[in-house]
Amino acid sequence: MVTPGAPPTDTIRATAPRRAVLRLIAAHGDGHFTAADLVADAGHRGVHIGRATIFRTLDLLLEGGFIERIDLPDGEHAYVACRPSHHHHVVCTRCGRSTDVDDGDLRGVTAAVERATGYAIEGHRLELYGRCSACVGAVEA
Amino acid sequence: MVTPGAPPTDTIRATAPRRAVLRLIAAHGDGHFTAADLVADAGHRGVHIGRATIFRTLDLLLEGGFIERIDLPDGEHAYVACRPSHHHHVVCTRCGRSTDVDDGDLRGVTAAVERATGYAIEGHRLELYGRCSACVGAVEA
DNA sequence: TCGCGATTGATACTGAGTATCATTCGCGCG
DNA sequence: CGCGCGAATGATACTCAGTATCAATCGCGA
Repeated sequence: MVTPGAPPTDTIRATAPRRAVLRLIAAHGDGHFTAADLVADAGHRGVHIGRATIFRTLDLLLEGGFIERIDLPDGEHAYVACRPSHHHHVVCTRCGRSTDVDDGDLRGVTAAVERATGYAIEGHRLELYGRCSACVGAVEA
Repeated sequence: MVTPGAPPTDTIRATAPRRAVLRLIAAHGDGHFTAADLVADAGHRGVHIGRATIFRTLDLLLEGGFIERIDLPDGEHAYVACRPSHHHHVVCTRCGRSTDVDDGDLRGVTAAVERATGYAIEGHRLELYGRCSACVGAVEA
């Protein structure tokens, strides 16, 4: 899952392409986006960035915790910009906006599961889907 | 995400290839498997089934709730046989075994999130990763 | 300013999943 | 029990995400 091109990276440079990717990501605000979205965005804006570079930058940001990969209900892989600490996402099924939320009571849930199954839970992934406050009353197109 | 070949399906037939796929899935026991795994299994067993048929059968079972798609930590898509009701999975990071668990206190977590974010939660996806009772003490190879 | 090593992007490739379509098969009906 | 029709199959081709390669380029510290 690691895009090559920067094996035993020692220093990380601030390059123009990387800044461009950051800008593209910022343009998505709270919404989620896929690698393909960024490639398309770059095209539409006339910004010339190689596909590989976009993937590499994404990996870099992922590693640094500046973005996180989320799995949409249909199995698609998307990303959202977020703070670099453990948390989860609520993503709006209508507008795509996503908001960070923290573990909350999840600890209790995993504890119950450990007790019930005998597994030693080491990690988890929680994705919540729903309508954000702005889309709650909206009727589908 | 819907594999074609059976558009406005009226009746579902019990065919030999489908039974073969079921058998392949059963062979995985509690473990998870990918579509590619099944294709490979079929090959190894000398069972001749078309790739497309495997994907189609998988979709069918998915639709019927007999298997469920799970997302491994690395983003891979896998499937596990399971009962057709709402629940989640704990998957062992060592042996791949997976066990069904129910929502438990998750309801409380989502309620808290709704209160905190203003989202109307409609669905969720929860994947738990850890060591199953048999693998808890094991040292990695 | 110089040089080294990180970074880039063009290109090619892999592997998952989907589309197409002529052929075959399951199965309910007469 | 044999027919016929529509479901199902599988070979093939294709799309699309993500990865590998590598020569050329650029950032940045000395």
